[in-house]
Amino acid sequence: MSRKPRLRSGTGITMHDVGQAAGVSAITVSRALHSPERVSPALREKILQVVEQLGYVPNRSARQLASARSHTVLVLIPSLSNTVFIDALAGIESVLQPAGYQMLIGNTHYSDSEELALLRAYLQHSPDGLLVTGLNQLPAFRQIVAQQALPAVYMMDLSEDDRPCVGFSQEAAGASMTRHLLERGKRRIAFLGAQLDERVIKRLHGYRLALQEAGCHDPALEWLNPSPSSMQMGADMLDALLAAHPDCDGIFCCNDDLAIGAIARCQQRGIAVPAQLAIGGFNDLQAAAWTTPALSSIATPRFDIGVAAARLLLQQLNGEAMTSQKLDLGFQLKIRGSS
Amino acid sequence: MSRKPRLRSGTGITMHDVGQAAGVSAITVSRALHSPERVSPALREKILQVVEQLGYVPNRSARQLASARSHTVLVLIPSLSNTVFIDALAGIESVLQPAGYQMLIGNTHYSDSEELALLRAYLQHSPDGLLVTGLNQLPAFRQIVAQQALPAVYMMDLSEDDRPCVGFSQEAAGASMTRHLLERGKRRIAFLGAQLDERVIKRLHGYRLALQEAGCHDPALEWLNPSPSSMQMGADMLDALLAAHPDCDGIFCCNDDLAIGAIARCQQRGIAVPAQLAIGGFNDLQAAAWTTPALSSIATPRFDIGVAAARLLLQQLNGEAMTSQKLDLGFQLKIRGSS
DNA sequence: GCCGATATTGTTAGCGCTAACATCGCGCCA
DNA sequence: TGGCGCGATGTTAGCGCTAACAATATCGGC
Repeated sequence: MSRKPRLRSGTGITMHDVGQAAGVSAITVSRALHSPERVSPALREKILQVVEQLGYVPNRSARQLASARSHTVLVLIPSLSNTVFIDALAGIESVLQPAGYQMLIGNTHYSDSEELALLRAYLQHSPDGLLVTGLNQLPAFRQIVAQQALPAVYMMDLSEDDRPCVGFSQEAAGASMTRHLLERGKRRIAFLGAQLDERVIKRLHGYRLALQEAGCHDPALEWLNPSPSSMQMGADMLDALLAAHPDCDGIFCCNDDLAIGAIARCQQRGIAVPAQLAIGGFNDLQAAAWTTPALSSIATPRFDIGVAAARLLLQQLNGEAMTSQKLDLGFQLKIRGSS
Repeated sequence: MSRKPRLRSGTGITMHDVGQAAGVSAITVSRALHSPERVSPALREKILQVVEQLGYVPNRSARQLASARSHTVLVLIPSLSNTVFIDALAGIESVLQPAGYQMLIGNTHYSDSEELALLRAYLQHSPDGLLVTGLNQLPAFRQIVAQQALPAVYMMDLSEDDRPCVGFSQEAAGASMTRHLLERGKRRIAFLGAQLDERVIKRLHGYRLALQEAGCHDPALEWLNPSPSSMQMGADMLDALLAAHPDCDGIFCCNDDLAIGAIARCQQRGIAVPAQLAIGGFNDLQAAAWTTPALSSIATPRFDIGVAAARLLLQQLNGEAMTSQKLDLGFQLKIRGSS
């Protein structure tokens, strides 16, 4: 029985080694580490000491393989470069970390198919649960989630079916900003949209709704660009919009990036904000408060959404009844100088 | 031999099942999936078809346990909310993903001890390699890395020892911006620093060096605050600085966040930038180009650093000779309206 | 002092996969 | 035609851990 020892990472010290050094069996070490109440206090103490002394590092793969629970949660977000999702991530981390769960972060790059591919790939880690951004996953995605009975919580929006979710009404938020601009006396209000993910589209719906109510909806004022948004794009869209519709007196930008670019361009062109042109953004990023004039925006509870979604997931994982299937965390209209 | 079947996540379909369905042994399935050249084309095709058909998902834990390689890389960054590190992350992802490696992301919150704790925790996943931000890890951290012979690449700075690293000279970059302000005729140049991690301190050293060369270094103009930086802090620090030193004619902010807050406050207070007060930032975030006036900054190759660091690590993992132990990717002074 | 309940520790087997070695069959060359 | 080499596939064993069951030790009550 003389096999070549394999090269392997890790200390090479196993639970068995710890047991021997402490004069007990491996399973007792396992219990001392994971269910301390099942080992006598003196022995537990001794085992922990040996663990420390030998620098023992448990092997998660082996544990996972033997026990079925992975203590791992897969988090899928559309982008790493959008602060919105990073904030949510921070909220999630603040709940999962203390609970002993580790996050696997998947960046879908706003792509349905990549989202599906990531799910497939990360399934190899057999995550115990799933936190997903948005509600519009591909059928194959939903099928896998259903088939594997993967506990999942959906973030950033409110579902109309029975999927557990935490978010706010993107549509209502879009309508809210639009109504605010209407209240400021603006009638020719444009919509600048980029990226055009499901959330942007819902904000657009809210915008339309509010303008239709007020009887001044004009489809020609909807400017949509599926490319990723940027401040440069905001500036460019502003130029194009004003060239085509000089009578435009208000703009609702689907996010703050666009709005910051637009407001800077106004500054450069000497366009009076808000007198001549009122501008509203979305998300209330840090920078929104520091433009000239400061940008009105919709503050969204990203961090809290992350926290609540993670909590909801943990409840499912622990087999507890969920306190609530759907959590509407609302939003807040921040009125500043730009409107 | 009638044991209760265990509850477990995953499809429950194993490599063995796939093998049976395809009329081969499990190991052949394994080879068809991971080293296709060792299986005849026809058979491989058939196996892949069965895999697809059964919806087989390989179990990574089992693979890891049996094979020693985890195909996982641990990435440690100080913060998720700082775009700088997110950009690096994107670069890393763009290399690791296609190479079949998965990233484990650890957020150290700028804390040495948390960094060490994360290393310990993620060691349970037996990562094949390590990508770390900065060079100043705790001794215990270095000891673990050495002891486990963990391949590691350090990012964002240049080491003076033999650790492989990819970055640029923070000190030279700090000096570069300072010299630029000197060239603009400024003599009373302040330094605004927040967070005070190792990189900020090195920029500060560069600033001092440049001012000492020019014979106009005044320690009273160094304003340091260990709290996390923000635009608000930049504005506040500007107020405090000018209250104490009205003769100050230039400011080097250790990052763009501070600079954006400072420049906005100047705008509010009617301070002429750059005539009365020149302002320089660091990192060249997107927003830097959209302040009024636009912010001069040091553009740093974050994405490329991530790419290069990941490549270097892969070379180590594959046992290849590293093309280079130390990679200086430089930086670029972006001169805009604020100076 | 004996019985059973309870607390504590051990034994056995197996999670799903792959390294290492074994085997088989086929083609090629002398 | 025989033997050799090589490519393709199979067999065996075990990675490190834990669920389930087994075996003790301990203790109180009668």
